[in-house]
Amino acid sequence: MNTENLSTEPASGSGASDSPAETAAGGAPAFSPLYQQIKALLLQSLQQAEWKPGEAIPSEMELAARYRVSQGTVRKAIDDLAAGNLLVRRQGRGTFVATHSEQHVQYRFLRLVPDAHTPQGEGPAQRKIVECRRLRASAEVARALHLHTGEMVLQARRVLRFENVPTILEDLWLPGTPFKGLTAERLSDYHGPMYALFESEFGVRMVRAEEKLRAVLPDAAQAALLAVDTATPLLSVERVAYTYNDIPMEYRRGLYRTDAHHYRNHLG
Amino acid sequence: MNTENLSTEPASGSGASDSPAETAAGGAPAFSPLYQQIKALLLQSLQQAEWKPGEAIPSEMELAARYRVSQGTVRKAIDDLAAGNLLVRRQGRGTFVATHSEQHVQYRFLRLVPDAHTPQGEGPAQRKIVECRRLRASAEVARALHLHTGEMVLQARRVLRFENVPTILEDLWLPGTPFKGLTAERLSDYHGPMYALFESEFGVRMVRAEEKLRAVLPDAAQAALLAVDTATPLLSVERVAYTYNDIPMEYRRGLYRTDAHHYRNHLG
DNA sequence: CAGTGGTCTAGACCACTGG
DNA sequence: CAGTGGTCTAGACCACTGC
Repeated sequence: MNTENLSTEPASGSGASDSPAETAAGGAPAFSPLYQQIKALLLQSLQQAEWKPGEAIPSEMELAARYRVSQGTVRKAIDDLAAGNLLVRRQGRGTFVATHSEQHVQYRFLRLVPDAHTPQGEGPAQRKIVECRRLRASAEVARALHLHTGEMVLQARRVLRFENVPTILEDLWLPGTPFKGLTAERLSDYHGPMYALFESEFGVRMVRAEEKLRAVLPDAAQAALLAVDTATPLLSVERVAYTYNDIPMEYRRGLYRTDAHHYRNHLG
Repeated sequence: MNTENLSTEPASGSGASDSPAETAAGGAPAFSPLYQQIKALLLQSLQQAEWKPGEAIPSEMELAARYRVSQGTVRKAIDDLAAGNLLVRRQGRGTFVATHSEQHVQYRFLRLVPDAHTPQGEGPAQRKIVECRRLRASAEVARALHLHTGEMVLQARRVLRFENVPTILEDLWLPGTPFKGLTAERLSDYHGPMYALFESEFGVRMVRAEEKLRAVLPDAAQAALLAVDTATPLLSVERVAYTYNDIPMEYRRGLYRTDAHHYRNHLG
């Protein structure tokens, strides 16, 4: 095959020679398979919103032609992205950009489930924004979001009720710049997952998240919002959510009541 | 190619016709790709300990010859199993049966990590078996282990200390039959992950697990063993661990102190 | 029926490991 | 250097979807 031009730009006079993809330093050769390069190009297109969440990307044959590689190579690149939940393959229909809306699983990142799995699961959550304002990032928030202390962030607090029982209290912080224009009303009025709103209104797609769990006791205000006393142990869930390229876009601190729900996790 | 004999048994007079792999009922055709069948055969060999944990399985070419398929098909089957952490591929060396011993990550299923990631992580845990006896399964334990109430199970309780601080209190139940001969001494004397002991001594390899997390308060006995008071919130981790073919082989209830550690989880 | 992803093959070549 | 897994290709055919 050819190790030539794979960038979106016209070929930069190849002909020269040398093995593919050297690191800048005189270090190891750092061999990079073709399909990884294709994967990076696809990632770039996703990031630049060439294809938007929910839309179909070009067929494997088209992509193979565009990048001048075989279908199998494109296929492997797409397999990788599909494994990471960035793309969704649907036989006979095409390959689609994953989205937080229109997914029959409402909350993709929420692991809290009712203890006794009621027949049809559980009714939808009732959400209520308790607070929403712009302020300057504390050191802790700045660290989580890779900002500088004092940069503008948007903070919101909300309560989620299941079967009319307040179950989750969440404080969340968003970087001010990408979420310019987000208001309490917009958050309150939107029906559907919050991440779907971020996707459609701000072009910010959450791809993965890291959570840190602890058992804690609530302070008086938190206890009141969850209708428990301050001696009730709660599950503290600290989350940083990332977009493409590991850029943090949300810091969230949740308090979960676990008297009728539990956090489900799978170890593989 | 041929859709003939792939079982370990001689071919059952083929010749007839019809599309491959019908469900017993007159339902859907239930098409099963070749690589899935190969995967099932490999799984069977793993289950029957034809290749033991840590050992290499035959090369892709050998397996392709054995099953009369192309290398690519074997490859895809192995890819699947490697994705599920049942096999480990090592370029240039071979493909190995995954194991809980000799893995530089000591506890593969333990998600508790120190808050401030100390430079070299953390020293090894000190383990102490507090209790170990055989008894009849309660309804709860029986349900978790797919046994009948009253069947013999082995119960153990242990405390794990990190940097000499008691941090984890675990109660665990094992089905009596597969773990015949397991004693408190054996558990106490063994150095290394408990699942490695199960593997080498009883041929029971834990493949995956489901956990349910809650925030709880300890009773007096639990609090004493963890050196906290009964008002200290603790993370309750209920785990069922499975061998091949989704057979439950361990039920475990852990209480984690989260004052200096947290449970780390990744959402993808 | 055309178009998409999914499977399977055969063969070439590359990168890595160990003796 | 031989053997292993890893990449890449080209082509055939299959299963599924929608029109």
